Amino acid sequence: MREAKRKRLTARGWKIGGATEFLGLSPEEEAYVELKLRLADGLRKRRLKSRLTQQELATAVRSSQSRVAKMEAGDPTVTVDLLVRSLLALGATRREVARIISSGALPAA
Amino acid sequence: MREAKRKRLTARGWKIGGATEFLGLSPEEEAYVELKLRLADGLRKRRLKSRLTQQELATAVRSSQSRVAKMEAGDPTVTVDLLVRSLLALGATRREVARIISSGALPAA
DNA sequence: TGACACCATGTCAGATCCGACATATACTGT
DNA sequence: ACAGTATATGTCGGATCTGACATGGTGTCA
Repeated sequence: MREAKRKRLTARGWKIGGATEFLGLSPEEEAYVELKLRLADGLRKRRLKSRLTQQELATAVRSSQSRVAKMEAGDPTVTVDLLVRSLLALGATRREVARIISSGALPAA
Repeated sequence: MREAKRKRLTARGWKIGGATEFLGLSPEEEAYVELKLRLADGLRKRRLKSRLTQQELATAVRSSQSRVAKMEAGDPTVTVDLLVRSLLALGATRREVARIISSGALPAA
């Protein structure tokens, strides 16, 4: 969208500790970043549970290792779309995706 | 991604009746289309509840009437990303988005 | 130390998506 | 029938995203 730098900072570094506080993010931007980070986290968890490397996951979803790394990092160049598609490709159901999104866990650190 | 035509057919016309059956969609493609249609439906419901026109919603989320129409139709040129951002811009919370995704309602018709 | 496996980060060409516009269709009320 | 309002559909230039590649970093094992 507009500001890439800020989102990069937001996504990385502050995922631990409660997400998005003091950078000037509007409420919906905050919610969007949070949602994305949860998907990112969910993807990594699912991959590790399946004992796959990023390279193997990449092959499975027809992407590349570097993009998988970016997905799991919540990189701003990765969309919710791609995260969702990857989770589904890994066998997650629609409802599992929903659970990942609403999970009350992540920000606690 | 790849096939635009098929998804257009899938998204429209067969949303009533249980979603994606006889077109050759892989399970994850099916799940993706379903998820998208639920978000589309959720967006429309939320707009109508607020008694907004597509034009008004478009202005609110800094888009255009035509794109809002496409969003609500689950058009293949609309990403999950955009649907999610629009819902959040309308004031939906992350959890509401999750509920919309997992809602057991839509396909029954 | 070197070799190896895994993950992170930067870059880029090509693919995809977005907002905007034009236009079409549907439904009112007059 | 006409005007007005709301929604649907097609198209397009420019913006954004994606996969691929190169490269750097870290841990492990001999």
